[in-house]
Amino acid sequence: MTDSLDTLSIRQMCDAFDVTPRTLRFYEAKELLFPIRLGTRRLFTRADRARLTLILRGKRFGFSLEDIRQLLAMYERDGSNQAQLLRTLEIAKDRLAQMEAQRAELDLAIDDLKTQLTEGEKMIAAFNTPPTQEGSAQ
Amino acid sequence: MTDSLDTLSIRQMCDAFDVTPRTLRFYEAKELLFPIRLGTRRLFTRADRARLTLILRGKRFGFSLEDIRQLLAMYERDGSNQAQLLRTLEIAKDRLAQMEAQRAELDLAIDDLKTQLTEGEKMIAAFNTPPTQEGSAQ
DNA sequence: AGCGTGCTTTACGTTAACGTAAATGTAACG
DNA sequence: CGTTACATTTACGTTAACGTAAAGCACGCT
Repeated sequence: MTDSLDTLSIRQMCDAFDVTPRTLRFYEAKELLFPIRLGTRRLFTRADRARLTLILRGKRFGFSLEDIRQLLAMYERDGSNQAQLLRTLEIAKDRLAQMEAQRAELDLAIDDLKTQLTEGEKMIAAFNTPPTQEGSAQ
Repeated sequence: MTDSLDTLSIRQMCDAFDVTPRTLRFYEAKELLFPIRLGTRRLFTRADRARLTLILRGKRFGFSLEDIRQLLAMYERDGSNQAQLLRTLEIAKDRLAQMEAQRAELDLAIDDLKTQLTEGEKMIAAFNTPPTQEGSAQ
């Protein structure tokens, strides 16, 4: 029988989510995950998997682990509280604004760098003009 | 007469470039700037100002100070060497590719976050439907 | 002489998210 | 019972770019 009540060992978790054991232990120490302890071993439940999914998603959005911890904690306390949901939406909107600002600055920097590159290639082209004759066609 | 042969004190530099004295000393320690030493005081020359401009520009492009130091060093050694210029262009192109990749991932994350936000607002809307009657129009 | 201002050096502190090494434990296999 | 495989805890190390505190010159003014 599947005596594993739908739990995963640390290695299975690592393979499933492409993270290291150190990362999972770190997240537990930071109170982001709460695996069951079987003796000294960790057993990661479905809830842990759900949390880890949210954690990794949050990281993509640029939230710090501490931010994520607080957001998760809010929902652990009362996932059905509408006020909390609204608060979360606000936080997410703020983060979105930051990401879009970052995108805008990145776009500017990219354009600037492209300009610089063009300048540089002009320099090269100038030096590369072979002094065979005068003008240069072909 | 302007006995300052076109040099700036550390404070004047800070005001001109909006950086702290610590930053300028740090850049000197890292061999990014080479101010003249008048006794123990620093005098920043036109060349230093040019370098600092490049440093700050490089930072916008996401280069590390060490990257910048190497690029500057290349030009200090031989600014007219075409091979060096080509090498620099390669580095810049690589960096541009990285920035564009970063932009792409950022765009994806932004879209995802927007989707999440929409989901969240749906939740709110669902809860907010006042149970006055049955359906709800307007 | 005393004071204020601006500059200096030295050197430890900060932050995030793990990496990595060392020593130990334990369960199952043969 | 010895080995192997996987797990655990503890705790110091890493990286970048400065911040910040402490303590002390050096100059000019009064």
